[in-house]
Amino acid sequence: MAPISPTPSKPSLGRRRIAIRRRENIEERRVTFTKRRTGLFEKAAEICLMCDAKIAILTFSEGGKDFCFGNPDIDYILDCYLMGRSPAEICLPGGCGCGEYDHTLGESKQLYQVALRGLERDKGEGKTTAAAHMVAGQDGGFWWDRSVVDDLSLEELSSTMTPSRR
Amino acid sequence: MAPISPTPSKPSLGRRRIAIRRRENIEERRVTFTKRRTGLFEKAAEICLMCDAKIAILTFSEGGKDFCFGNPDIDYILDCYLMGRSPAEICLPGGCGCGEYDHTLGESKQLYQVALRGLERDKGEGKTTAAAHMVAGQDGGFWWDRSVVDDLSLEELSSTMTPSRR
DNA sequence: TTTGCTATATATAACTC
DNA sequence: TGAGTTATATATAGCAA
Repeated sequence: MAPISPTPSKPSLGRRRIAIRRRENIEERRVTFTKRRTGLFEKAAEICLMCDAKIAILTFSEGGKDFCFGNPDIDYILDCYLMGRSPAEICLPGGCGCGEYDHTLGESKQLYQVALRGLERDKGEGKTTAAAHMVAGQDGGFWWDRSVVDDLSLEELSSTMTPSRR
Repeated sequence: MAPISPTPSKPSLGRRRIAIRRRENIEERRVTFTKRRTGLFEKAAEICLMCDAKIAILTFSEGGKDFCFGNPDIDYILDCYLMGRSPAEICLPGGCGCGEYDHTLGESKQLYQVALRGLERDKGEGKTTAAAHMVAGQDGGFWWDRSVVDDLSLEELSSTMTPSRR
């Protein structure tokens, strides 16, 4: 019913179909990343709410900046994954459910780094326990074998976006 | 143009608006979770492709089953997050970029569990290094302080869906 | 940078097989 | 059970401020 556009060179306003492939223009890449990442987090939040699900999302932009999402808590989800346990299994004695999760115990990132320190120390002392062997025995070289991890602050490293943002 | 439906009791076929809140019917919860999780992973894959981004998604269903997504590799992304490094920083000497990532070194889950074993062993020997203290000193009780982790198989624990599925 | 605006492409709720 | 179908709700590409 609308009159035919007199300027067909402009495909009309509004969303246009694009191919799902790498956007060569860096400016477009950045804008698309920002917009779609927002949409992704919002969708994840909806799934958590509607379906009693637990979701963590870690994204790294092209430039290496990280944007993360976690419900109920990103480190809680990571612990579940890293320990190979379901959320129902990970609860403090006497407590149960995600609401009871003690963050002071489960900061997976902190724990991870601390644990690595222990491994490195063992290596330095020439220990060869079965546990240490599994990793240290690969070839003797660790790309993470630096002493930087000590000084890292959790706050600096993670940005957790809660779905209540919506 | 279409004739008015003679049975207005049925709101018509097709998608209907629903409120974004917990779906009380368990069957609906499960179906919604499956469908929207699929959509979430597909969107993530598109973002990775279009924007040179790196994304990991960990989901746990209501029943505690995990469904995960990772591009280029879930453990690679987790390593980046857990170590507090950007993807550009994590590369083997001489190599660079996600294509060069050596999975035998970076299996974060395996490493995590191994490292935890080392911590527990230190605890048993009564060591009090600075590293061990940060975790063990909290209150003396570890909810993960069990000896189950040794026997876990990586294959059993993770299901990684690659975006090439599309 | 972020934010808002269309108009349209796409995701998906309820249904069927 | 999962894999389509349909019609509509929602996300978002390109533009502008």
